[in-house]
Amino acid sequence: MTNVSHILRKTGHRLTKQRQQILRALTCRPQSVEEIKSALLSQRIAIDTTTIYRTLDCLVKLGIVAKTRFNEHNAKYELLGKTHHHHLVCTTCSAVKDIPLDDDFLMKKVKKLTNFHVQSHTLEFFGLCKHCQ
Amino acid sequence: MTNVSHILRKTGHRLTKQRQQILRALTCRPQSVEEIKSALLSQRIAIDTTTIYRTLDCLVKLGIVAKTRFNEHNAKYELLGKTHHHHLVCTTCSAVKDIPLDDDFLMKKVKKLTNFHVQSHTLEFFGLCKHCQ
DNA sequence: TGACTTATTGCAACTGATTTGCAATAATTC
DNA sequence: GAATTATTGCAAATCAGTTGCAATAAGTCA
Ligand SMILES: [Mn+2]
Ligand SMILES: [Mn+2]
Ligand SMILES: [Zn+2]
Ligand SMILES: [Zn+2]
Repeated sequence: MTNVSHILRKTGHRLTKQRQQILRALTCRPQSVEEIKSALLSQRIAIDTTTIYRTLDCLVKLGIVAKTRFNEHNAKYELLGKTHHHHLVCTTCSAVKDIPLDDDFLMKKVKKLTNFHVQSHTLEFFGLCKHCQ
Repeated sequence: MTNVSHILRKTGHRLTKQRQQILRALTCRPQSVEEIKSALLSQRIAIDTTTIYRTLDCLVKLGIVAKTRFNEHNAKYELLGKTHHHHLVCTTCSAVKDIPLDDDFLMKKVKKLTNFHVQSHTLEFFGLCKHCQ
């Protein structure tokens, strides 16, 4: 957190009340803008949707947050935690579960097979969660 | 192609002129609805956007087409070819390249680690293509 | 072939997600 | 505290995708 505020300052951004609160609302689980907004509202913190979008865009650019689209119409955002991980997305109830997977294997293979310079990747599994199957 | 028309008929769908042409426009490379529409237009085939959406939805449900979202605002659709593969997406020029990768390894690991019933997955690599690095 | 049934099309209107413009506000700098 | 300027909130705009509906055409069957 203090780390994040440092990054913000260093890049000429300001650590506003809103940004602090949005950062606090972020989790390692992907959330939509509306989910973040109502999570904040339930704590009586009202922040405009536009501000949430702009803050998230900013955090994505700084590499603090990841933006992902599971095959839904809206994007989801999650705090980039320490450990790299992937997701299990339930096609029935939309629940998302983190799953750590060692994918060095694949990354090396891509590097060997192509001349593409990989910067990041996403790996999502779609199916039925324990509850829905 | 004849195979596809068979699937359509068998499921109570009709093989319209529009569907045939949309199917012809589909490639193994993911394309947006607008891209499909202008590809058709360049052959003087004018099909309404709504029709393209509805046709693609239908083909996705029948397992003939895959819908994917790279971190863009719009979805992309590609014909499900014979071989399972993944994508290299250039973050500069947006070019998409297919890459075949054996991921049985990962699938088995997920099955072993969780009680999630995996139906499908997407694996996308983002970075710089040969031309853009 | 020709009538019949009903899936599909095209167009217009609509919804939901995200973006943009701008004046008011507040975080940093000095 | 005053000055500078990034950020906010609100309204309006844009963009992707969906829905309703009357007109059309694909498939069926006599
Ligand atoms: Mn996660
Ligand atoms: Mn492909
Ligand atoms: Zn579920
Ligand atoms: Zn490129």
